[in-house]
Amino acid sequence: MGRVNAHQMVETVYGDLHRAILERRLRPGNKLREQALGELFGVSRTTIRAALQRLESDGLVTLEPNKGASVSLPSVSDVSALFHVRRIVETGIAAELCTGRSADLVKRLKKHVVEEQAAIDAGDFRRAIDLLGGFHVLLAEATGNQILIDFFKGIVSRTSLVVSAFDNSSHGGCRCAEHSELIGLIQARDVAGAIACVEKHLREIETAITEQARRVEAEYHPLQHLFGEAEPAK
Amino acid sequence: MGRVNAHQMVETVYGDLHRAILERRLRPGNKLREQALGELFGVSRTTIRAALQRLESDGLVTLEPNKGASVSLPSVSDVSALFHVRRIVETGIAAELCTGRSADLVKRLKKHVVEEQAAIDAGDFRRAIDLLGGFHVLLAEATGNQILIDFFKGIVSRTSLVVSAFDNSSHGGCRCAEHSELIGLIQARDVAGAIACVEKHLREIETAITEQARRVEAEYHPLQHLFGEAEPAK
DNA sequence: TCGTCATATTTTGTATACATATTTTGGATA
DNA sequence: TATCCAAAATATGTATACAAAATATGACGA
Repeated sequence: MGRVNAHQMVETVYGDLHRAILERRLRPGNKLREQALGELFGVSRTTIRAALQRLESDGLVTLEPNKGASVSLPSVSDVSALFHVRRIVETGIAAELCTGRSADLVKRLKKHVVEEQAAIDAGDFRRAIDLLGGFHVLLAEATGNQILIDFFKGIVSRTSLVVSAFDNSSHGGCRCAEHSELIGLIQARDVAGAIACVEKHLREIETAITEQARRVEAEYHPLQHLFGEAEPAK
Repeated sequence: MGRVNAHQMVETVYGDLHRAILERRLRPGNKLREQALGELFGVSRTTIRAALQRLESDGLVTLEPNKGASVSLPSVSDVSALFHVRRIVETGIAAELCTGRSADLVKRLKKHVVEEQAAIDAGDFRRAIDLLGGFHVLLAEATGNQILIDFFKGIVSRTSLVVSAFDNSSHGGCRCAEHSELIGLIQARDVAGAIACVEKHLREIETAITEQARRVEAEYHPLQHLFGEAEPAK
């Protein structure tokens, strides 16, 4: 156990790097050098490159020709683009969930919110961040559409990256109470209300992140430049 | 000129294969062997593998461990998943386009429809298929959101692949008149009407494809199996 | 004839090698 | 001291080499 089948090393490297980026051990802008990563994971550059290419298609890593890979450094305009997409897609999801039979869906969502609140109350912010983001993923998963789920997970990951870039401590502005509100509207099959709730919720999160980002772009970026890059990983 | 920078061979291979799949020169199920493709393009397997990985992330190619790559072979359930996503996303896009200032957008869309009709009248079906699909991409592009555009182009490509798998001759069921209808609704800023129009339009296309697919799954699949695969490409 | 199994061939998975591009470094010059 | 340039060091781009898995081939026996 623990030893993965040697034929999935790319998966291992990809998964570890993905986690490292979302857990903010690898920060936006960090260079990802192939040889260093290869030595770290005990594999060749070939394997590392395959993993980096997958991360690029996720939007988490940027590959510049002849310059190599680095953790994507989102701009403020990326934030607005991400939330623009999220509004379009998540309102669509919410509308659909209102019309479908929401038998145990509502139950699952409520249980999730309870966990969110518990994590917040316990001061476990890492877990709270995961759960608050996870609520949105749960909505996408409720559609049962794998294409949508994959896309949406990618978008949520990129949102995490943005938070990682601009917001050093907060929970990303996602508020637990509004999740409860949405559940009520889904339960009441109030399509227009659910759409409005999602719109409002996402705009609030975007505003929180954007305000933080403005501050950071004004103050922090030059510092980041001065400090240069940190260690690759782990 | 003509000679690409040697540092973009992956791009060339990727683009050529992408085109070959969408133009149905490579059919769903065709195996894509690395060495054969390498000799064809005059590059090493390394380059081919990178291109195949990108195509996999697009959903156009399926990679099975230790078995290699093949053009994705969509199932009937893939069709419903694709159109499910398209309904969610395209209704969201249509709603947004109704609220925004549609100054020259409407003009561009109308021009596009004129071209569609011209291609149909001229009996140029290849061009007609491209334009009919292109209309939907044009809608996504009108949002100006690159994330959404990329995702949507991917979805449209996969829709083409589905048509390629199940429908040998038709234009995929996309009807030009309904495009005009939608433009009118956008112009009138009729959000509810535009959403309904998009829903109806997509459901009609889906039905057309699904019916064809059912026939093909019953009759044609066994044949496809018997014949096995064709030549890799070009 | 059909099924089975060992062997040969093909194909993929990964490491390594070498060519090319970029970045760094150190010194020469103004 | 500051700037620029050449050479060294480093990193990526791509080809090749070799190991491991999958597939095809064919002989053998029931």
